[in-house]
Amino acid sequence: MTPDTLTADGTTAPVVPDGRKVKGDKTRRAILTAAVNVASVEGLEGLSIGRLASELNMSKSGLFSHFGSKEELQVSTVRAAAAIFAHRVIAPAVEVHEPGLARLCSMLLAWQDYIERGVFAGGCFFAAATVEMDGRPGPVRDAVAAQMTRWAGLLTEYIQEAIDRGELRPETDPVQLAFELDALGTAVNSGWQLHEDAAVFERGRRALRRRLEADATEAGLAVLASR
Amino acid sequence: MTPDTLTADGTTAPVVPDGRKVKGDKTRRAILTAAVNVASVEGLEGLSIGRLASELNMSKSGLFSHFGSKEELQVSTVRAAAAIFAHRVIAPAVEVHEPGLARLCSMLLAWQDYIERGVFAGGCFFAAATVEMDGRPGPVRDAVAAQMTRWAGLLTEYIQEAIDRGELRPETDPVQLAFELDALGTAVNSGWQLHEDAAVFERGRRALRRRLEADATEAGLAVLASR
DNA sequence: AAGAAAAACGAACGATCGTTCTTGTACCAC
DNA sequence: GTGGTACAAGAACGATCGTTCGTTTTTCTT
Repeated sequence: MTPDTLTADGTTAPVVPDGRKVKGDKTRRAILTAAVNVASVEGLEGLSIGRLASELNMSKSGLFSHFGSKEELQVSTVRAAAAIFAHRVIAPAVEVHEPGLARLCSMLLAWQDYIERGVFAGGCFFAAATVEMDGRPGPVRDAVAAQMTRWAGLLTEYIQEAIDRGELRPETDPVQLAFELDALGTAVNSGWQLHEDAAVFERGRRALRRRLEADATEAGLAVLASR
Repeated sequence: MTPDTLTADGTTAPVVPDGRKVKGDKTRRAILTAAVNVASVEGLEGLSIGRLASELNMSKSGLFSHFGSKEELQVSTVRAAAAIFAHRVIAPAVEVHEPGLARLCSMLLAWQDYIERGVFAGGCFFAAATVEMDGRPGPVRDAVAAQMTRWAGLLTEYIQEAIDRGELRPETDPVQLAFELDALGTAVNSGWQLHEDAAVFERGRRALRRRLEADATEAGLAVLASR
């Protein structure tokens, strides 16, 4: 889609057609990595250019010139966070497991792992960004909403694949199930951030498993049992 | 507990021992009502004293003197929101239904109703406040966390009552079920705020019902069927 | 090595933030 | 009526916000 490649830290690095790196991009990625972390704690609105600059030992104007406006910085931060999420949660499940219930289940557990391991300082970036931006119109909100739609679509797609493979019952409503699975994951993030009680992860895993079992066929139960 | 009485709009009005109203309290309540609405959209941190003052056609310093600090305004706002929530969601369920599954179910539906009817401009105040404040220490976070703990405790308590009455299966884990029910309600709020798709309410109701049915006894199923 | 292009800097802008202090105003007891 | 008391207004503070501008430093090309 875009001519971006995924780098090790999950941020994107634009490349020109012949493959040479665009110069100055290293700084930009360093900024966005820090921005995602700050925003996961302080929020996308609480992310201030001056604070971010001093944290990176650079000047406010130097940082600013990479984006041209705060709004552009925020949108870029959302995209960087999405790349990290894709790298840490989606990619492992896709690489290791074939389509179906195994892939779906693996991705959901990877999501919890990424919350538990504290990939972002303030917990799941999108859980925070969604609630923060959902009330105010503008490009930043649209960027967040687009990512959340993508995520819900991905869940729905994987569920549909599991149905097609006969691992979930054919009368399963994919959108409904995706809604509930997302709800549980988000609640795990909130519970962990608010109470720092690690028991929430076990609760989350139990809830996910029971919810999937409720719609699983015998073939699906076998897949779940093997995990 | 506190010498406060619940007023019509859900905010609290302090009374002195002989019952006379403390003067100037009307202004304070008007401020907090507006503050809760602004904070539900802009967040507790985005709530600015100057903006709030101009919205109420009063001076910044005049408003400020009611609280003495922004932090105190934020904590008071959290308490005011809790009172409104109690008035709109908890009280109706307690008044109409006796303890047990009926009360629990009624409260969960009242919660969805309060989200759907837009009691706060930015959706459920606590869903927003929780995610916003969960990362930063201080009295405001503590106030929010205390309310969320109260809410989780209330859900757990009502579930336990339903177990004791034989409406939910005795092996039901109240904390686990409370976690899942709260997850679904919160997801309804997010879905509504982000996509403005009213279908999320039907999804939420279906998910709540199916989750309760999964742990219900025959007596419990009868209660659920009658609703 | 020289010149062009890009990146970073430092200073300053108007605006708004939370907060303080002083002044004016309404009300209530005496 | 008069004095006291709580409430509200107004001006101003230092700090920080996003942003602009002109200059300097770095980097790449040739």
